[in-house]
Amino acid sequence: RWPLPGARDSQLLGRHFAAPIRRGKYVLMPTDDGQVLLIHLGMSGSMRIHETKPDLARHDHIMLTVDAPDGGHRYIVLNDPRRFGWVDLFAEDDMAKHKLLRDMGPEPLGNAFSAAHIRAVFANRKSPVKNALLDQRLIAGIGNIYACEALFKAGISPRRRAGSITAGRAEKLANAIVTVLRAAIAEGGTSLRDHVQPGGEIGYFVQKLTVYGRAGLPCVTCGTPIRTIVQSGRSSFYCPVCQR
DNA sequence: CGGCATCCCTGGGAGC
DNA sequence: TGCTCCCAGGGATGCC
Repeated sequence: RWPLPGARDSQLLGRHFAAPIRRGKYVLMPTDDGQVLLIHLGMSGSMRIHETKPDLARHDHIMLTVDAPDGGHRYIVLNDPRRFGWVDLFAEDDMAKHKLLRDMGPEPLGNAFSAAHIRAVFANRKSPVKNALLDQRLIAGIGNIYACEALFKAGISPRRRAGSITAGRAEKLANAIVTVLRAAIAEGGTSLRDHVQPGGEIGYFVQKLTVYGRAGLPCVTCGTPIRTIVQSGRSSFYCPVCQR
């Protein structure tokens, strides 16, 4: 998405990667010499790991050739048709102050996430709760699909002001977020188009979506047609009866 | 600071 | 079949 002024492939040549970690929607790959390779897949990006050297295809931007423990090689390819994703390479010591990471909220599947956290960061906020869920500074890692699905599960209208979320609603919302994310991960993600797992498998959570992409179709709970509205430029899908 | 519109980019599907 | 238009999983940026 933007150039890497300081980064050269030679900075990674011969290095070993430690176990990669995920933070929000970022993949972080630390090296044995104190660097971190950061990757964000944007809307259309994917990373695939090939057993044999692949021919580079359209929109393949980066290929990492790595030695594998079995003595062979693996080829990690970053593909991103829309180029909304980005890559950075920086010193591990700078991670805490990294512009893209420093302000990120807690992991919804981590210990710091709770109904109390939701109440604290939503308090006095006038924006719709849907917008607040997409704000990575409040909670990390929730995207448009899972925001819609979690709000449906919690019975909360996406239009409700974030600041009006009571303790009871916060409890339902926290549980819904965790449940939806765990279920989606278990299904390998939501493959609307571009998403694939590293082995190339698609994700099947698309078959379990209750509101996202279902405008006009009956609510799975009450049969009322699912409604769609635009909030800060993103589509929200919800049941006007079940979600208040 | 909060909130909103705009922009980045390609490609698939709908409609004609 | 081919054209145009609209829309899409994200988020930085700039404006009020």
